[in-house]
Amino acid sequence: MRRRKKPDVGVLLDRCLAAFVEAGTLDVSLDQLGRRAGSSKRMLVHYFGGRENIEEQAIRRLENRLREQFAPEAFPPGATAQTVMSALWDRTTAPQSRGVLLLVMDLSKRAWSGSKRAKRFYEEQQRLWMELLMRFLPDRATVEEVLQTFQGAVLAFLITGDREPGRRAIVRVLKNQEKVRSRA
Amino acid sequence: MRRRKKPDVGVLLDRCLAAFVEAGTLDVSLDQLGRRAGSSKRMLVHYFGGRENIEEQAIRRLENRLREQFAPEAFPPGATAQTVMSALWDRTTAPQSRGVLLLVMDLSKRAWSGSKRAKRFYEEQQRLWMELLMRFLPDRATVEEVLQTFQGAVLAFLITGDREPGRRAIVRVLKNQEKVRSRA
DNA sequence: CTCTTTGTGTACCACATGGTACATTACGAC
DNA sequence: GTCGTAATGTACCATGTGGTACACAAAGAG
Repeated sequence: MRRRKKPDVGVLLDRCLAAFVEAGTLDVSLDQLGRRAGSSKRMLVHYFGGRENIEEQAIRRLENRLREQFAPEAFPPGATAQTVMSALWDRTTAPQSRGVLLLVMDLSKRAWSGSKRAKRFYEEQQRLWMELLMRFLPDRATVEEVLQTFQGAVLAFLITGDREPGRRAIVRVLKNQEKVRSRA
Repeated sequence: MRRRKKPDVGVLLDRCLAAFVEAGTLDVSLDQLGRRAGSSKRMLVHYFGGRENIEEQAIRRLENRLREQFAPEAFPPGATAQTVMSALWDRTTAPQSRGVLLLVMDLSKRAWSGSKRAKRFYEEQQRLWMELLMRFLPDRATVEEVLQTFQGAVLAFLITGDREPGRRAIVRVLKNQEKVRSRA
C-alpha cells in the first residue's frame, strides 16, 4: 500500500515546533514552516489539513515536553523552596530556553486576546507549576503568591534581558514568607 | 493660507488612540483606523506620513495619559502601602481599564519581541511605578518585588478574568514584608 | 473673476498570507 | 512490464495589508 517514502508526519511536526520555538511565536507562515521542515506549504497543508491543526499539534507536543521537564519527580523531595525556585529560575532564564519562553509568552498573549486553546494551555501550565510548588511550599496561597511573582519576573526578564531583578524578587518573597512562618 | 476646514490632527490622533484602546492592541489596520476616526486611510497617511508615525504619536499620547493618572500627587502621602496598592489594583483591573491594560500588554509583547519603541515605553512605565511606589514602601528592593508580583498578577488577571488571586498575592507580599520589617 | 494650493475619494499597486486546482511523478501491486 | 494511487511541484486565487497616482473639488489670494 505504501507509495514513495511517505514522510514521517511526526518528524514534520517536530520541525514545525522547532521553527515556532526558534521564532519565539506561532506567527510563522506556512511557507517558512515548510522550508524549515524540509518540505513545502503544499505538503504541510496536505498532511495536517490546515494551519490550525499544525498549531494544535505543535502546542500539544510542547505541553508534553514541558510536562516532563517540570515533573515533580525531577526535583529532590527534600529540597528547600529556595533551592527549587532558584533552580527553576536559572533554567527558565537560561539562554537556550529563550525560544520556548518566548513561545509560551506568545501563547499567553493569545490567551488574553481571547484564544480558547491558548487559555487552556495557560491553565495547564498553571496547574503543572502549582502541583510542583505545592511540594516545597506550605500552602496554596503561598504557591499562588510565588507563582505570580515568578510570572512577573519572567515578563521583566524577557524585556530587559536582566536575570537579577527577577531572582532578587523571588528570593525575597520566599525569605519573607519563611521568616513570617518561622515566627508564628 | 488656510484651505477648506483642515481637519484637526489632534482629534484624529485621539480617535486613533481610542481605536487602539478599544481593540486592546496596535494591530488595527489603517482602514479600520480611518473609519473609526471618521476619516480614511488616505487621509491618515496624508497627515501622519505613515503608519509608524501614527503608532508613535498614539503611544506618546498614551504615555502622557498614564503619567498623569499615576502621578504621585494623586495619592495621599500618608497612605499605607496596602491602601495604595489595593487602590491601584482596583483601578487597574476595573472593567473600563481593560482596553488600556490590553494595549499596555500588547506593547510589552512588542518590547520582548524586540521593538525598541515598545521597550522604551515599558521602561518609562517601570520608572513611573517605581517613583510612585517609592513613596509608600521602605526601599528599592521591596518596590521591585511588589512591582514584579503586580505584573504577574495583571497577566494572570487578563487571562483568567479573576481579580482575586492577584489581589491576594499583592496583599500577602505587602503583609509579609511589613511583618518582617516590624520584627527587625 | 481666475489661479494656485490643498483636502479628498477612487482606484490601484505590490506584497504576504492560507489554501487549492491541476498536472506530473514515482512507486508498489499485479 | 502495466496501472492506479499517493506524493509532490507549480501556478494560481482570494483576502488583507500599507501605501500611492491621479483626478477632482473647494477655497483663499490676487
